[in-house]
Amino acid sequence: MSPTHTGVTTPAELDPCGREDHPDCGIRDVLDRIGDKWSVLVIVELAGGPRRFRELQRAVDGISQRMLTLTVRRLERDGLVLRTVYPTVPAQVDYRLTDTGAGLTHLVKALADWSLAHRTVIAEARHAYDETHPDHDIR
Amino acid sequence: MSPTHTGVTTPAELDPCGREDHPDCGIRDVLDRIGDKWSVLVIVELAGGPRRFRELQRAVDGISQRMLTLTVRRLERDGLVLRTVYPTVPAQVDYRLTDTGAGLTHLVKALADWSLAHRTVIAEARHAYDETHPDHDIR
DNA sequence: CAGAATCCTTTCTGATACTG
DNA sequence: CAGTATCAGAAAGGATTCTG
Repeated sequence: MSPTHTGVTTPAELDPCGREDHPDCGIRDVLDRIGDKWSVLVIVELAGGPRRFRELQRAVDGISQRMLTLTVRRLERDGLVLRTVYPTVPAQVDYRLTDTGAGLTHLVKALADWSLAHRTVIAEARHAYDETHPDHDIR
Repeated sequence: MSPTHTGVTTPAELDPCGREDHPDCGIRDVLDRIGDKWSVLVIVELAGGPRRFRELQRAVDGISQRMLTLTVRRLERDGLVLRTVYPTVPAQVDYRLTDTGAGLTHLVKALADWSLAHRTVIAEARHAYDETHPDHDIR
């Protein structure tokens, strides 16, 4: 067949958007939304129920106040999270997933499942690569 | 990506993900892998079959040579993509998904499906938000 | 063709200080 | 409590030049 052919089965002919000119397919939309450093972690936390700002910050380990604000604002803007302000003193705010946002948790779960299922094989691949390419620095 | 190295010396408060209601542990792994600007687009393109370097660059609109190199190297390192060098002159290289990488396309498809299914409702949410918060600049 | 190496600009993040 | 406003460092990405 070919010179250096290895045992890899031919990848399935699946086109995410069903189109031949394979545009963005809208995938970038989702990834721009959940692909950042914190969004998914916030969503996961909110999947456990409504949370207040400080609760979220304590739950999502390592997030700064600024990034939590930004993250939660974007999610709100996209209609994935509902922000409710109670006119108390001091102010009290809670965040919860909208139905749309809750639907996203299924995708997140799928990602987690895949990740866990392939964690070791990927780790091994990395290790093998790093051994084969000692000088090469990818990270 | 994230400087977070999972697995090594796990602090007690960080659950190394054995539980069902705390699925975020492995998610970052996947997102660090496909959450960047180009990886998914490359994967989608490779889902259509093996591609050479230039083919990929032409197919993935807007990607620079540098980023294509980096992207494809990382995918190779993670064992998602197989890189084959043919000893011709000039050099000829092709990339194809490994079985692991091909499995990822299912996730990508799920992402695309979800994205397309919620594209309008999210767009409307954004629009509504921008109208309600004219002064606010999120993105 | 398929990169590697540089340089430079943009974007992202975290730390800090301040407010209703 | 729940933010806003700045600012500086880090990281990502792009453009260009140069090989085997």
